[in-house]
Amino acid sequence: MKDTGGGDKVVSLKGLKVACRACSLVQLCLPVGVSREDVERLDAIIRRRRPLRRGEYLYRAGDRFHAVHVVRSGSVKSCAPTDEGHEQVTGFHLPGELVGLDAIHVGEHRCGAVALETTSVCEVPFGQLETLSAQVPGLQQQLHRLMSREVLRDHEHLLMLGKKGAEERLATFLVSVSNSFQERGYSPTEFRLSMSRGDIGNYLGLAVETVSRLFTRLQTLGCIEVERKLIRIADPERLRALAGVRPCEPVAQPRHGNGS
Amino acid sequence: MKDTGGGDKVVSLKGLKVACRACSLVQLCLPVGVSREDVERLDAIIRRRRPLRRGEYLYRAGDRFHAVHVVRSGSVKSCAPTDEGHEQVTGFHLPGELVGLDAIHVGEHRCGAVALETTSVCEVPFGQLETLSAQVPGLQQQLHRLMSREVLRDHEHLLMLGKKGAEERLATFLVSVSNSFQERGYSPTEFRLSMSRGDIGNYLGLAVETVSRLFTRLQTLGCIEVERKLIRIADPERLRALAGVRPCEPVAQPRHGNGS
DNA sequence: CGCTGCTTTGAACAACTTCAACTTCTGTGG
DNA sequence: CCACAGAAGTTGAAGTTGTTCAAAGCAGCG
Repeated sequence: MKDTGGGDKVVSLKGLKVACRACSLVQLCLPVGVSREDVERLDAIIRRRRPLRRGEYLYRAGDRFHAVHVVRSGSVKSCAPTDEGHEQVTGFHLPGELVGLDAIHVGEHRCGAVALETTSVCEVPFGQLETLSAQVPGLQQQLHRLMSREVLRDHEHLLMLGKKGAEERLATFLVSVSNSFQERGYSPTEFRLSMSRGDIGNYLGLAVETVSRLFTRLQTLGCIEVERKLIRIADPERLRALAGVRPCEPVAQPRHGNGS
Repeated sequence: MKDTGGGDKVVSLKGLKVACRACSLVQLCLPVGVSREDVERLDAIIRRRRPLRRGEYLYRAGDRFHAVHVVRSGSVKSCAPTDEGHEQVTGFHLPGELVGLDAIHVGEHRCGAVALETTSVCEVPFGQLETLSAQVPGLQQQLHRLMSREVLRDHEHLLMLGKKGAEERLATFLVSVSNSFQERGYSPTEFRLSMSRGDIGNYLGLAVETVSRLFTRLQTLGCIEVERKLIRIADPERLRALAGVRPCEPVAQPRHGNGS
């Protein structure tokens, strides 16, 4: 029914109207393990929103929860507000990731989500997603895997804040970003950080100044090359070592197949 | 000795064989919002395990994941191992709580779970739970809510480790424990902590010595009375204030944060 | 061109950790 | 029942690590 192949009648909408099956993220997103026909059904409930510009909120803490969002392009941070007006950045989200999963419990967002750059997202009404996932076992499983992954990540983050020193934290962060880019088919050794030093510091539980100093220190050590937001990882092994990861095991493997 | 009803033949199993409908935790656990008949179906897939003694593992990091567990009585901690052999306590779990949700993603436990005292749990084979929850909307929703709550809690924990000072952390911890006990119908002002100071310190990202000093300081301040593992909260308001919570709102209330 | 906001750098300071010694509790076996 | 050993908890003093404060350097933008 949909025409993704030839006729570009409405050029301006093409960017928004990519069907799930035509989306480059099918491998990371909800459709994993879902049959072609069922992806169409999923497709039918998804709403594509207009792209957000840097700094715009996807939703704010306190907003009623009605849908989960998937980052399609760009990137997003989520922040949990403190009572005192501070914020904790709880995560950065790259294309293919679900955001807003913490809101299901109370039916209201407890974290805000902000675009770090021009970003487009898919909106998936959660009630409909639940209904559909009850009918499509593969979708149900993938939804559960993604929710579980969120928990898993938070635990890794917790471990970082609870047990690691400053240098170890930044190194871990960079390794993890590098892995994320690799998963998405980009260079794992050269990338642009969309978030500010402030965001990184907040995420890592460090002062901005500390983050800045660490960047220069890692550069001095020859692990990385920094130019503003551009990062080149010069010595991945070394960086991994600083991150406190044993040489053999990558930091966070998303796949379940393994050979140990 | 409770008598659950009619003809139970094997007395020694009676303690283990409390049906969901007769369980005091129905209000907190999976059956929330599930009809009487459907609870029976849930009941049918649940396996009650023999009680664990203090220090016994429910499962270990690396174990294959096949079921989620619900704490029925006692308490459990989960710990994420570091590569260096350290551990981060990621949570304490009281009756009615699901443990093992982080394992769904990779099909393998990444955290271990240890009984903090004599503890009994229900084992819910996850495959069957998924199948059933596809047929019982209420169950599906509750499962999602519980998974989401896990995320939410981790975010609060993250905020604590990222933004709060030592005193604030311990105060927050105590307030949260107090709330948990209250939810379960116990006294919110007088309770026994089943975990060691070491566990608390680990959980809060603090050294044992710091935790110990803080307990004495809070006692000196008149907020609490400490006697070994027994805690009496003498001044709940004060404690809440130290935890960094505004007087009017209990520890986890919706708030409209403002962007910065 | 001169804002404004982000980043970097230096120096003093504070918070928490580490080390070390000591006390109290718990459980075990004589 | 008591004694003893090991674990857990407490307390003090010294030591680190990262924070805070202050100021200067840079990029983007109207």
